Amino acid sequence: MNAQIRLRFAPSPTGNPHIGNVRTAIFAWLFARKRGGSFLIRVEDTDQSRRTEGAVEAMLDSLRWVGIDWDEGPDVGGPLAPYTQSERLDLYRSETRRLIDSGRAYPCFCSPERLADVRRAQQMRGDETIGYDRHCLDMTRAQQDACRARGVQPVVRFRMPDEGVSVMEDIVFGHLEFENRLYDDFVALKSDGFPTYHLASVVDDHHMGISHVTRAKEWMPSVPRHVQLYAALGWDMPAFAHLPVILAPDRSKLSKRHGAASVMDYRDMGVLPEALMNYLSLLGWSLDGKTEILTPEELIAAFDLDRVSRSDAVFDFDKLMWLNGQHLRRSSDTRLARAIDKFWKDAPPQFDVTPDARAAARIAPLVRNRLKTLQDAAPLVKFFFSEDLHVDAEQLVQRGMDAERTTALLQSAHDALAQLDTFDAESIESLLRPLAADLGVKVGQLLGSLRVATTAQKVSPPMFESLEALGPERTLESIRKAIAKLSSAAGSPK
RNA sequence: GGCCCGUUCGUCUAGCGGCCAAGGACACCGCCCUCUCAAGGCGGAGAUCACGGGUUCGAAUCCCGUACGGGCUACCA
Repeated sequence: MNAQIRLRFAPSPTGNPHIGNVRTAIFAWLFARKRGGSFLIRVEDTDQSRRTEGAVEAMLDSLRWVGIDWDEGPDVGGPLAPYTQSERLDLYRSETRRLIDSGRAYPCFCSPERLADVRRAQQMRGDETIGYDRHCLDMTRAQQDACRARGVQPVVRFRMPDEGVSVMEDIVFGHLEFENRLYDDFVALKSDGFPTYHLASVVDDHHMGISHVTRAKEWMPSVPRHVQLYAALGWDMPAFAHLPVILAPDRSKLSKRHGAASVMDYRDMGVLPEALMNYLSLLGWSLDGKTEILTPEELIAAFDLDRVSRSDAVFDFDKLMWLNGQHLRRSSDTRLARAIDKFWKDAPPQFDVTPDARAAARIAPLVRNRLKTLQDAAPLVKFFFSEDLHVDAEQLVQRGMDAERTTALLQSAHDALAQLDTFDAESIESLLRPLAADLGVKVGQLLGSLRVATTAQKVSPPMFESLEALGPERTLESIRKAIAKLSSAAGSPK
């Protein structure tokens, strides 16, 4: 393992695991794995008011499902535990102390109201910069103590330089440069003793030995804050890669109202985890503009942060569906059977007979080319799990046929099929094709009637294979029932 | 308002000064294959590379400006 390479995914547990979050995690994970480094998860729960029950577990479940694993994290621990920021408050406090002692940070007792007033006044005046006015910067020790005595809990602000520029060479965006004077003294430690994102992420990334920071590009404007924080703390900066965002088709931020936005929605839809990972990896990254279908292993081998795109990408549901179909088709029979079995166990389809693993294995080869998602399997093979088919007599009669000829046709097929020694697709085919010719009907007419007779569906997997799956007994019985249905229908007025 | 980022077919993208009168993929259309539905194969339509100036023998590719879109400007991340 390459000890130098360490990446982290740092979700804040504020809601359901969003597709965009997971894409960010995938990029970090792919890069860490590609370079033989470590990947860890750190929970950024520094906003008490936004904590959501169960959000961490949901996040971890989503990551696990999509195929991501981690070497260190809140659930598995690790040498640098804890991996949850709310449990690392002492660390942030002591680093803040260092900042204050070196004159790079100071307590601020301003009330939210005063802050709002200052901002409002700046806006009215049309000031170039809007931000904190350093009201508390030069407070004496005595003044500070007086405030504390009044019960005012201060925040700690980081002192930004008045001049100079903060520079970063971003892996995906290249040279980034910001004027320090445009930035105000931001809050590093909140009055409740929790750090802000800026302080916490810098402190943790350093103490956790993070070599490459990957994060959404909306953090780019905060770069100078982080650059200055690293400098003030006397630390080297990790490499940074800001990532473009995933958008909804209307180019707004992706959310529930655009349909499935959480990873689990796709699982429930019957999307394969490797297909989701593949699709998400292609949003903002490409190998060569030609290769699109990649397994997780291939993604790891091919991925690199320097090929990440700079512009945002619109989520294309249709393409995900297509890609899922590709992965489904490339799965081995056993893999596909297991996926279908699992999917049906989690969400049992409306069948007479409860499908088991054997049955799933039986039908998997029949449906593989007909699936976009695992959901698509059930309607195609409903007949296989039915005890009583509801055959529509009218549908039995194919184009250019009538009830009488159809009856004869089915009877011939039945009798011929009954004579078969080996009831497999190949034998059935070499029996039925000549039979159609002998009977003077098209193969399509014969198979069409047989299809309705044995599946009660107008659309089904290929007949020969379907009959083999059904077996001789069920096949012959269905045909007999269909013939009976046909004669009774003929006897009754329409 | 200020700062920052982005802009190649409807969408995802290739392209990193000449190989591009722009390639691949999804979606769309047509044909072929075919027992239905698919899958697959072949082909088509679809981008004056946001716009305007430069630089250069030569620009989608470099520079400047404009427009449009987005982000940040919180004791949220």
